[in-house]
Amino acid sequence: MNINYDLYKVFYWAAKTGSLTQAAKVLYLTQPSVSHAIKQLEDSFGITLFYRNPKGVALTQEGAILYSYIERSQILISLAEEKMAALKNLDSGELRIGGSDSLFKHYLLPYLEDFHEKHPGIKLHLNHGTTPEIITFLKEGKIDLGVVRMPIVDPQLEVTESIQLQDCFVAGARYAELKDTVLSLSKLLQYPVILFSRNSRARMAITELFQSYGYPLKPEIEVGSVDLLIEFARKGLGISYVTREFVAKELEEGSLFEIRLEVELPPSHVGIMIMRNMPLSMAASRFVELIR
Amino acid sequence: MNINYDLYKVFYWAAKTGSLTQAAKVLYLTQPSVSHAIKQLEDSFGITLFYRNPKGVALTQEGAILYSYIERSQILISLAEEKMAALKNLDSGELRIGGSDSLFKHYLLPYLEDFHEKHPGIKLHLNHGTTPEIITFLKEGKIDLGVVRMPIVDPQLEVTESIQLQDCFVAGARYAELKDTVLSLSKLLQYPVILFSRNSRARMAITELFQSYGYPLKPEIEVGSVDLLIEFARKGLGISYVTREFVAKELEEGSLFEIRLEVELPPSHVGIMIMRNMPLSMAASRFVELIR
DNA sequence: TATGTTCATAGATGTGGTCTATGGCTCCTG
DNA sequence: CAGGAGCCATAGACCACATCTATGAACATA
Repeated sequence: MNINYDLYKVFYWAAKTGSLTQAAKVLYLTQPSVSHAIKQLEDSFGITLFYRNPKGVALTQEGAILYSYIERSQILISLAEEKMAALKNLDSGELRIGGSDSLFKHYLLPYLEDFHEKHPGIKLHLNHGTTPEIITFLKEGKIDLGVVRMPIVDPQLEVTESIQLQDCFVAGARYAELKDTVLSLSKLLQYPVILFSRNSRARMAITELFQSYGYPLKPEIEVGSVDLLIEFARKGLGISYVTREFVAKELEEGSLFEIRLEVELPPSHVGIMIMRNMPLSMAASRFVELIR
Repeated sequence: MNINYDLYKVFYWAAKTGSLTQAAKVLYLTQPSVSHAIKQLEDSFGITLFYRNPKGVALTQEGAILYSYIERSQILISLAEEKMAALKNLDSGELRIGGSDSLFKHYLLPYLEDFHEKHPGIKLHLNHGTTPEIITFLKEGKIDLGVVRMPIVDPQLEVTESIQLQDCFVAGARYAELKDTVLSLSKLLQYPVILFSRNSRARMAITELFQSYGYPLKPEIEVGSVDLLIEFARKGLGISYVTREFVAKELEEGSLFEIRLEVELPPSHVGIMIMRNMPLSMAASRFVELIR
């Protein structure tokens, strides 16, 4: 009485086509196989499902009742198989990424554009948050991958380094006199410094650097976004500590210039985080491939 | 890429229980079988469906999508199997019978009561009509069986004789003088005769009988139902030609008496008609068994 | 460190799904 | 009326593959 579910597939096509021979063709089987399969179904139910006519078969009362269930069931399976093919094909699915606003805007954006153009059926979900928040999202399965500043040390995570970024101090026209000089740290501190307000990796790193030379780094102004860091520096409100790559346009056009220091500032890397030993979704693995 | 549908059953239980081991228990399989089945599904889609944790398995994004389809599909199959069991068990289903009003009332009623009491889940459909109409219904599949007067000759039908019925002439108190006499046909014709109006087998048979003796049988009154035949006779409007078994009560209580004739009237049989070489529905075959 | 989970893997086994060949039964057609 | 072309059913043979046992690896718990 334990029925092989493939029998329902055979039943479905036999009922749908009204012919065992036709069903056999659809299923790439021989007619005796189909005949045998139907017989098996009938035997295991103890119910005759088809009238055998000289010109084919027709559902009995009970067969018609069975068909009303099996038809829907088979259609769902077909839809499921189509959906899986679409997911495999990246015609469907979703990609959930966690990261900071600035990395989305200045680092991921071109990749996202490219990906979206190639796979318009895949929904993009961008979640921004601090690095610890991103890690939590990842562990809770709320995102597929996280894009944050290195270093990350977490045994559950697999982090791969992506491009290197270089933070630096920049100023606008107001401090033009600094353009061709090389400043010491102490000299720099005589100018108003603008830093990112959140507990960002970059802010912590630069604070530590100054600390290690014996200087406390206290910003004149703290702002909540990279855009504001840039904007304030341009308006001459102080010297901003920003990622050089994120102000490439402003450096190019000359609305900002980089302040050279005696001390070399540490570079930082972008890290792509995924869960260790957890398979990536189709979309996510394709996207990670794209980034690397 | 042609997937064995039993794999979906395994997938369903693995997802539902969150454990390959549990799924194996539910399905009466071993854990390696389940493990292998899931692997097969994953391989044929080219998509990982489960995260393997030390404490079981969890659906991936894609696995969850598959599950949303497969769950409904499996539930439908379960419902189908339950339904088939109910049909087999005669807890569900329908029984469609064709026949004449009088046969339903006087012949089938006790069987129907009995059947309905034993199988209250089965819906009864009673279609009344003339014998040719009943035969048409049967051939069109609109009824499962027909109950009519014999003889029936039709190669497509399988007719089994049921009880024998005896038609006879009856009268009420108004004709009490006939109670202890034996009438000849010609004598009978001096009284007003009440016949069934429709082209019934019984009417045709008796007309032919009179014909064969050279008497034309022309009824004084024609009525459309057996009940009226009885009622008119009781009220003394004439002598009714009815089935003896259908007026058993009236004969017993003395409101009608049978008129004895010199000529013996032909008996008639009730026939149960079903389609030849066509399987009966569960309900119908049980009911036919009951009648025989 | 020992024990009990989990799932994965390897290799053996035998059921049962599928095949070919054939027959019986209608219906249609020359 | 014979012959052909459709149906579906049956019989018997075969081999793929679903399932099993045995074992391993990873992790959690006590």
